[in-house]
Amino acid sequence: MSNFGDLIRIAREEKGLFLRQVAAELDIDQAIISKFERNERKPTKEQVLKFAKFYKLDKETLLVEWLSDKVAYDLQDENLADKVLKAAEQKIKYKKK
Amino acid sequence: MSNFGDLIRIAREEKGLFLRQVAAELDIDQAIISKFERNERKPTKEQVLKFAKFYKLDKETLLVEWLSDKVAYDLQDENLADKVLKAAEQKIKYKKK
DNA sequence: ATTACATTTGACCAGTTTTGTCAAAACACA
DNA sequence: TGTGTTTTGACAAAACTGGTCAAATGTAAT
Repeated sequence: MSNFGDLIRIAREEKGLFLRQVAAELDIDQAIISKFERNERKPTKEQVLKFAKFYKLDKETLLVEWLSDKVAYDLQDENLADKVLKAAEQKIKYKKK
Repeated sequence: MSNFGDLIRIAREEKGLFLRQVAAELDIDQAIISKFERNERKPTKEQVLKFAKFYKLDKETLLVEWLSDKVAYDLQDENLADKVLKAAEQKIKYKKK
């Protein structure tokens, strides 16, 4: 199962870059990027988009990864997760109409 | 489409109680309960359980309502909502293994 | 073992968001 | 108008986020 951190770590390694370099490019502290890559901290939406652009990753893919990490985290110790997701789906559909 | 606020407002009205009374019982400011009922503020999990107990509502039902409100709110302006929910579902399943 | 460099960790601060408290305003209705 | 209920908004306290930095740890070569 993939997650946001893995995606950006793999992208960085494929390009052979150091945290220091990415940090300089994106103007984000390297300690924070390290934490993002290990899923210890969640980036802001802005930051997600910065990563997508810099690593030339599909924006939507990265956003979905990021948001779903967050949702899964919120529901992690809820055995009601299935019901919650179904209910949320209905609510979102309803709002759209 | 139901939501947390409606459920507790209906429960209160069915029992013919005033906000003041519920506030005293649950030790929650009545202004806050008014906001919960109008979905203007989100309660904590503790508070959700207090309501379930006091109104004798099914705990699970109320928790699902509350959590799904939250998830739907988080995804409200994301047109990726469907994809996000599916991805989150996978992640939760995966974690359970 | 020491050096050189990369990554991770943790303490700290600042800014934001959330939560609770309260009183005044708005509402309902006899 | 008078009485009681609900809603609103301003405010403060508490909790949470996000960023900065330096020290600690890890890694590989010499």
